[in-house]
Amino acid sequence: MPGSRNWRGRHKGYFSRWTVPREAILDLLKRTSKHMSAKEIYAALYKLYPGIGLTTVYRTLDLLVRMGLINKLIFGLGESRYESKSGEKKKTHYHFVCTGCGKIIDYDDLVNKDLELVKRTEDILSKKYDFKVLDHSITFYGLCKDCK
Amino acid sequence: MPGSRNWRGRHKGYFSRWTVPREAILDLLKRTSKHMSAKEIYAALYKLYPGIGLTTVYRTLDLLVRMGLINKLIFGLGESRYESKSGEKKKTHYHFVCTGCGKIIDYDDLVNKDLELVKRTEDILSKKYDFKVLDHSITFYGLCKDCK
DNA sequence: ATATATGCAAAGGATTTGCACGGTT
DNA sequence: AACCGTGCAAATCCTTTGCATATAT
Repeated sequence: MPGSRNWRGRHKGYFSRWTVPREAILDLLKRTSKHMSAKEIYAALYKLYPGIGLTTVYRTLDLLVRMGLINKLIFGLGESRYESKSGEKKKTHYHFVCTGCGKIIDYDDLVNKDLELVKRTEDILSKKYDFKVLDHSITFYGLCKDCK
Repeated sequence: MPGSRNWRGRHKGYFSRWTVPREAILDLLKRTSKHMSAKEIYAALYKLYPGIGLTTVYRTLDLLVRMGLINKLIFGLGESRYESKSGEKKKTHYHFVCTGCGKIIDYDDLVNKDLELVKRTEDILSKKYDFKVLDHSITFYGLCKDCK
């Protein structure tokens, strides 16, 4: 597990057993640079663990999201996609989604400036509306060069 | 239709008849300050037009999105929601979504200052990746004061 | 008259849930 | 033994599609 022995203690309350499917799913997401759907994860793992079920994939992804280890990306083009917060793509980044072909492009060019916006907005939201901001999403939609 | 006689000419290509359900749905969205789901729109219109079908609502919403008259909001908590770009809520704004109760709050406090940053981001990214940006989405997730 | 819009019912697709089994602690 | 995690199948929920009818131009 992520960079620490004793990690189970830190995640007490989320689960009681760190099982093979859980390790495999997190590991897969950490190794890939893609944004994978539940079905894609299922298909990839099925080769190694032919006994795995899609339900377990969904339940594990939900667990990992709650544990804060992965992000769930909802682009509105069919299924949700998931990405690890550590490993391959640890840097903060945002997404371009091509509504033509579904392609997703990561970008981190302006993240620092964006983050100012985010931070400022979070402050206002919490002060003015008494909200506890837990997450945010910035996504651009359009057409990639092949779909224009 | 929105602020111009002869609007139909401007929308040639999208439809050939501006019908009662279409007018009613756009009008409803223009008058409300809420973010309505297809079902909610259907329920509201059913009182006036008991013959209306949910399918028509979905198809009309899709049409209005393509025409650029309304926004489709995908927060990942069940159904999509829709808001008019003119009328009640014409100002550019973003959303805070409470993952506890599904409540959505609009905010526009920093929009003018930040719009510039968003625009610059669009410019840079579209040049760098040859991507035609059509839309963007900035959403914050968290817990409202009742759900904290 | 002719093309378009509509409603209904059925289909579709993603995700969740009920339940019994099996492995851990 | 008690509990938790899993897989399967069924159920759900939102949305889309096929098709026959109704309607606008």
